Amino acid sequence: MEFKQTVQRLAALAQENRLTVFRLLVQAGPDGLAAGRIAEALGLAPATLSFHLKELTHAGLVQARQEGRFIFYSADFAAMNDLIATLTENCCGGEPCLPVCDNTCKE
Amino acid sequence: MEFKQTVQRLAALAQENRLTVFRLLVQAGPDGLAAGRIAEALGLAPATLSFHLKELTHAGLVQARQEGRFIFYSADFAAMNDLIATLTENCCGGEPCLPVCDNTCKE
DNA sequence: TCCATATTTCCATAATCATGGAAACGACGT
DNA sequence: ACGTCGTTTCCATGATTATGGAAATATGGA
Repeated sequence: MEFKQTVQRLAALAQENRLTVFRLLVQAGPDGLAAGRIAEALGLAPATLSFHLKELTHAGLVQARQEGRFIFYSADFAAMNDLIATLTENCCGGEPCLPVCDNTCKE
Repeated sequence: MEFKQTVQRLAALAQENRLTVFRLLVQAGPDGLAAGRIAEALGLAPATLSFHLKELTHAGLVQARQEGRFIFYSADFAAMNDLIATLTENCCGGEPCLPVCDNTCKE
């Protein structure tokens, strides 16, 4: 993953409201959630949420699809995996990162 | 890992100069590097680097130790592993995150 | 003690970011 | 075509962040 994109994705997640949105979308699964539902869950003004969703989509971490009058946003799991893989490399200098794998890869 | 700390650590890494510093420190290994060497490597003004190092140490991602006249900074691998583990959980909803593990945990 | 070196703190400045009201846009039902 | 609902864009505002010059602090050597 490219350096600038890594920074952009980190920045997209490095904000309380956006990280909350992303977690919500991960929980929601591949179908995602309509913007309105997200705004409701976080108690944000429509304009504010729209700003954050743009930030996340711009970074490639979430995807938008129109469905009727609604716009559904969903987490891009592959993009998140790319990010985590990049961080793991940077963290471990290319070596396997045992503690992380012990926690997440068992069984 | 706590939510706010996660945001703080993401924010610490979500800046080109700081991510570069962190990667440099990961490369440098447990001994780390003196602040001056880092400034030299990045071509930053001392005050600017000091600001970024404070940001990283405050987030708990790097550690500082005095050695003679120098201050050596080193990556805190455990903290980075915590961060990655937290992101992996958020990314995969608690499920194992196969693509990441395939890339990083083999052999 | 005095000087040189390494690093930080203080401060001001410019740039970027977060927020939400109001207006615009787009899709649907009538 | 009209009204409504969901969402975005436009815009202004306040807050936070990044940058580096200059002064302060700390360490070690002469």
